[in-house]
Amino acid sequence: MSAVVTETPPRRQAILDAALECFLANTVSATKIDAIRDRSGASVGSIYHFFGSKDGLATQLYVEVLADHHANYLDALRTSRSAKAGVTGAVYAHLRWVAANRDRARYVFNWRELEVIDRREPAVAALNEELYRVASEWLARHVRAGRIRSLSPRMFQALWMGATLEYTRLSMAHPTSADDLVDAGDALADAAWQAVRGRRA
Amino acid sequence: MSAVVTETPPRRQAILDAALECFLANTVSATKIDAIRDRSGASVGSIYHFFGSKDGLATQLYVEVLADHHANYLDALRTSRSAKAGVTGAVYAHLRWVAANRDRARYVFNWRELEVIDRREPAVAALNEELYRVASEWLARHVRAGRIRSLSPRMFQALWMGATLEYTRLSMAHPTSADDLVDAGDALADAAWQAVRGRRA
DNA sequence: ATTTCTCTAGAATATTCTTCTAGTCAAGGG
DNA sequence: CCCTTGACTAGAAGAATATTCTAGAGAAAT
Repeated sequence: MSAVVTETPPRRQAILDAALECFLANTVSATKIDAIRDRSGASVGSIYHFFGSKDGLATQLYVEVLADHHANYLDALRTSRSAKAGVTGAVYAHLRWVAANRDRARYVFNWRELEVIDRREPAVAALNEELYRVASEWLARHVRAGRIRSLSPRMFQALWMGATLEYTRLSMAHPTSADDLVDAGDALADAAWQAVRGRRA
Repeated sequence: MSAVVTETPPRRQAILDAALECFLANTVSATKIDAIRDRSGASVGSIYHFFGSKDGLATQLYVEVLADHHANYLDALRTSRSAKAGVTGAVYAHLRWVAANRDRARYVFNWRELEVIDRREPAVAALNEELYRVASEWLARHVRAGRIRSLSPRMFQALWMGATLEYTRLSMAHPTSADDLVDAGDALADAAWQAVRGRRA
C-alpha cells in the first residue's frame, strides 16, 4: 500500500492535456474528438475507455483542476495565524495559483455551464461543500471575537473574494504581463480585508 | 420612417424564447435543434433561416440579452448626479436588472466561453467598448477632483463591481427568495463606494 | 503456460447538425 | 385583378460528428 491514490496513466494524462489545449483554442463544443485524438496520439477507443464521452472528458478535466485550486486555497486558510492573515492570504494564494496555472485557470474560470456541472457532478458538490465547511469553521471564532464582521456566508464570500475573482477574469480575458496578477495582490488583499474586518480588528 | 429598428418577427422571438429555456434546462451543447423546434413550434428551416446555426442562435441570444443589460447599466451611470450616486446607482441598477430578468441573467452570466465570443463577435466587442468608454468619461472628472481613487481601469472595475457580480452569481446558482438580490443592495453599494472613494469624497 | 485485466485500435454505427428544394403567404405594382 | 417579389416555412436528404463494438496486444498474477 505505497500510494493510496492511483497514478494516472501517461495516456490518460496526454488526453487531458490535449483536451485542455483544444478546449481553450476553440471551445468545448467546437473541438472534435478527432482533434483530441490527433494531438494526444491516443485512439478514440482510449479516449472513450478513460472518459466515456466528450462531455465526461470536459467534466473530469474541470473536476481535477478545481480540486487542485481548492487544495491550494484551503491550505492558505489553514496555515494562517490571524484573521487578517487568513483573509489576505487566501487572496494571495488564489492569485499565485492562477499566475502559475494560466491555462487551467482560464478553463475553470471561463467555462460557463459551471452551474449545471455543480448540480450533476457529485465530485464538484463535494469540493464546494468542503470549501464552505472549512471556511466557516475558520471564520466562526474570528467573528465571535469581533475581528471579522458578521455576515451571511454569501455576502461574506462576495466581499472577500469578489474583487479578486473579477480582476482574475479580466486578466485572463485580456492578458497583459505575466506578473500582472501578482502585482495587483496588495491592493486586492487590502480591499478584501477592509471590506470584511470587524470593529475590534 | 416610423421605427428605425425592425420589429423582430413573432416566430423569431418564439425561437429565442424556446432556446433560452432549453439552454438553461440542459446546456447549450446538450440541447438538440429538435428540442428547440418542438418547444417553439418552428421548423428547422425557420431556425436556420433566422440564425444560421445552433451556435449562431446561442450567440445572438447572448448579444441581445447583453445589450439590454448594458443599456440599463449605462443609463444608471448617465443620470447620476454625484460620484457616490453613480457608483452605488450602478450597483443597484445591476441588481434590479438581474432580479427582473432571472433567466436571461442566468444565461449571460453563467455561460462560459464568453471570452471566445468576445473575440469573434464584433457586436459584443462593440458593447464592451461603449461601456468602457462611457464609464471612463464619467469617471475622469471625479478622479481629478479626488472624489474617486485613481486606479487602473481593471482594478477599478474589480473593486467597483466584483463583489456585486460574485453575489449575483452565487444567488443564481443557489436561488433563495426572489428579493434576495435587492435586499443585498445596500451592503453591496456601500462596499463598492468604500472601495473606490477618494480622499476628498 | 495460462488466465485475467487493462488498455489500444479503428471500422462500423448512430446521432445530430446543416443544407437544399419546394413550397406558402402577404404586400405592392401594373 | 393578376403577377411578381421577397420574407418566411416545411421537412426530407445529406454531411458531419460522436459513440459503440469487436478484436486484439501486452503486462501481471496464478
